[in-house]
Amino acid sequence: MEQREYRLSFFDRNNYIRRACVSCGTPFWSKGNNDKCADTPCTNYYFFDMELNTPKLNVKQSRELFINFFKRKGHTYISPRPVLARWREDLYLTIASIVVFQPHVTSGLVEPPANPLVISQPSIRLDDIDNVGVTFGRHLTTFEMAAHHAFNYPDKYVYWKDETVEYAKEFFTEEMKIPEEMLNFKESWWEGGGNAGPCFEVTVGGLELATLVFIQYRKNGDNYEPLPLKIVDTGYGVERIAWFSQRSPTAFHAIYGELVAKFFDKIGISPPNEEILRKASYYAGQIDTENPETLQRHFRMVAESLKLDTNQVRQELETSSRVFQVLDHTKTVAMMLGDGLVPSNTGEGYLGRLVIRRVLKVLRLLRSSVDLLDLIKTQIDYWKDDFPQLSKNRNYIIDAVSSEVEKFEEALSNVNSAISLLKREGGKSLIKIYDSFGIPPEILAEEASKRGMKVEIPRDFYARVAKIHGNAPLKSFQSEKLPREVIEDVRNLPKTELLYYTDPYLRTFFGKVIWSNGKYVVMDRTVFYPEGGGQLGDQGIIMDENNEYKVLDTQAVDGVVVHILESGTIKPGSTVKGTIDWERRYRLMRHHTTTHIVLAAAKKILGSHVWQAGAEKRPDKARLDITHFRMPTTEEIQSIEESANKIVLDRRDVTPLVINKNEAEAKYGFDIYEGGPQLRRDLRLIEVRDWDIEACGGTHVKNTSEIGGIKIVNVDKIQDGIIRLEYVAGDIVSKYALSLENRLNKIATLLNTSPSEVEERLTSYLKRTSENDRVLREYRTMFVRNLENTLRPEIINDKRLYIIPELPEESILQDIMRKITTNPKTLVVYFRESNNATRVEIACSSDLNVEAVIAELIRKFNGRGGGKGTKGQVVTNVAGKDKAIQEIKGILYRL
RNA sequence: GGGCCGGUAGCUCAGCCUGGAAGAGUGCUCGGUUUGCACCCGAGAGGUCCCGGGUUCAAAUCCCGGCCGGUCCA
Repeated sequence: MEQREYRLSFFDRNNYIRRACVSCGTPFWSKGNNDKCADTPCTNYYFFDMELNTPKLNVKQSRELFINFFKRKGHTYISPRPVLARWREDLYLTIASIVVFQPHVTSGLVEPPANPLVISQPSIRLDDIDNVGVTFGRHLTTFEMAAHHAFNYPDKYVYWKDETVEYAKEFFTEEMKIPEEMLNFKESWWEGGGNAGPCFEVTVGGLELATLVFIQYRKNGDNYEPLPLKIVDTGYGVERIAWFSQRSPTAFHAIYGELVAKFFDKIGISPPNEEILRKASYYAGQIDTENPETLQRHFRMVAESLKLDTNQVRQELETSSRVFQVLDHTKTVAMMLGDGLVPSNTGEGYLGRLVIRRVLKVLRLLRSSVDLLDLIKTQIDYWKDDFPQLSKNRNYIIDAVSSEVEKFEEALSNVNSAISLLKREGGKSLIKIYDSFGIPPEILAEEASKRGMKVEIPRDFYARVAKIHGNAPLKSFQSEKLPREVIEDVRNLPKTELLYYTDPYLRTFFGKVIWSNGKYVVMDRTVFYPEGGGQLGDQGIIMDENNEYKVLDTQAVDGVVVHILESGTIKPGSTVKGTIDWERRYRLMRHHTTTHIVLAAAKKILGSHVWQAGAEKRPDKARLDITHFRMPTTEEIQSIEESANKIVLDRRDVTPLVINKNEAEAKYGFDIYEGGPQLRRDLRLIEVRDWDIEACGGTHVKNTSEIGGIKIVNVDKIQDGIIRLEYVAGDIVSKYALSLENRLNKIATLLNTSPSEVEERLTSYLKRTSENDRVLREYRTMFVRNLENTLRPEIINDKRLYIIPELPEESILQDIMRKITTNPKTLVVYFRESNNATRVEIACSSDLNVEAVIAELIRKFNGRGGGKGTKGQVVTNVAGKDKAIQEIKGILYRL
């Protein structure tokens, strides 16, 4: 990119010089005499050797130092968001502070909650999960990104590159007491989410402490178009600041403090030699995790510099890095679950399961008997002041983890069959075993070696697995129900006046047709509610001067409501009267409000991790899919139903309110997005007084009492981690009861009794049936024995031929044939004749072979058939039973 | 969302590749052995081979569709 992007007056004013790193060639700005960019792998972590007056800071102090500094510089502090990016259509996890403002603020649609602002956003990135621990702190799955952001609009300038770099200089020199000569501003380029811009990486002593990004382009193919909104997007690594300030042996010591020793103790590993660790960290920048060679070289470098045995060093470092991995992953798990992630086999839930399984794997490889729950609890206690959601959801976190531990152990119970597969198919089946059983290759290799097998794990194993799966799509989008050309046409029409918001009880209206295309009609105003938020579109009728048209469905495109007629068309310009099917709509309204009530009830009974994963409101029934890690018990379902009905009986007001997005989030939190992310400046919220509030565009009753009553009619686990509740409300409850009553009556009639005596009658029927079964069994046995004793063979040339008479049921045929053919030199046949085809079943004793007989019959009678060993059959439409018997006798004679 | 694996006796599973009479272990019932228990020995009961369709003389087995469970991928 162009050099002028990076040539700041700040650098000129302060005598910074631009150099190219002698190692990697990257240009960087500094006041000192560095000839390298001071970043790994060009240098080691020489900050360990630096003489500094930096106060020792833990994570909390680092965060506060940063926030307070920027508050003093006129920035407003913003509370962090959950680590689950529920406001994003395209992301599961919050991977950076800028994610908080995408896409609503970055696109210019909504103003930022403050400008400029400062935040410390807990983030989770799983891309480098394999490297965690191995690099002694360079890679973490969970970290805090401290950031200050400024949003520069064409008509409102806040600050830009010079100020941003100056803030960095001031923070590092004055707050962290780092000599200015040590600072290096490395020129770089950032791209993400369709945006791009130049950036500076601030490196000190080998460690990158911050990245200062200036988002100024929209990336369009290979073109970079300037953005009207220019954003200062910084990211300071809170954990790195803490590490830098403490110069502790590894980043984990700085982050987790006393937990490091505790974890080594609980896991049952003796703590490593600090000197070795410190050296390991010092050289860790040289580890290229893509290249295992560098890892071995790293062990050698550490060993040589301390004059120790390489194998001993390797052993110690490998074990330690696994413990660090456990430290990191257990925090990540707590953070994810604390914000409501429900582990499952798809979507965001899988990301949680992935991390949990990684820890369990590592603990197993460490041969530790520690309880994962114990480690998680320790993390919760350690972080509870920084992240109150951890203690608030402590019980859920523990329940969900223990359920995951069970599932993993269940998966591991398949090792035996996995190993037999391994024996059959060899090492190449490792991927298949991981893919289909979930048994990690490391564990399988260990189990195999216990049984004396040696298994080689390819070093790029997980990369290969990822490769064969390709890229999975992110969150999915809904498909449209209108033809494409209608959508295109209608998109630019003026937005329809939505009368159902003015008054949801309005049933008729007069409007003017402004557009139509066959059965698709748009008016200037309407009371017809278009499908949205899981609520079906309205039906009804539209009348012009001469005709009446039935409306089958209503859809919307960008605020333009499209009515879909059964047939006919209405000319633009006509004035029409529209009437909705009120009974249907009122049922939809009751079911919609019910859905909000049931969701809140489920959250209260099952836990705040419960999140809406989908919903559909139809006139006859409604359903709600919620995230939960196990099938709710009957008692839990009853409690949900009971508390939902209490809200109905309590006559609570249901009120819509339109409110600015930032204000809504600040006031009500992110639970308002249960129904999905909302990309608009002002949100419409529906509040059920003192019970539930969420963003919703649906039509609702004014008071819960209108619902009348709620009955949950079905509960289903539709996939791992997702429970579907189906329920009915209002008059449908009575219809539901009626249909149950009808079914009961029908059953009673079938049982020839009254509904009140169905149970007794059924019990006696079942008893009688099992008695009949027993008797029938005995008669069968008697029949078979009897037949066996009375049936006489025809002796043909020292062989015996039995012809079984027609049987009342063929299930005993096998039994009879089996018994008779236990005698030597025996052939048994059974005939079945049907529409001019004769079918003969043939069995023989093991000293004969049935195949020759069958072959001859086929040849003689142009039949079809076959058999093997002592059993077979032939079908022919040439000969009947008698001719066939003659032929068989002949064959036996010749045999 | 997609890929892969699985569904057979109450339970754990074999059989499926290569179509030809539904199997083992365990549990259950009865009997024997034993002072009794465990063990051991013998006998017996127990099956919608997940469902539907197709191919075939013949399907647990092959093909197609579906349901359910598991698992992996971002």
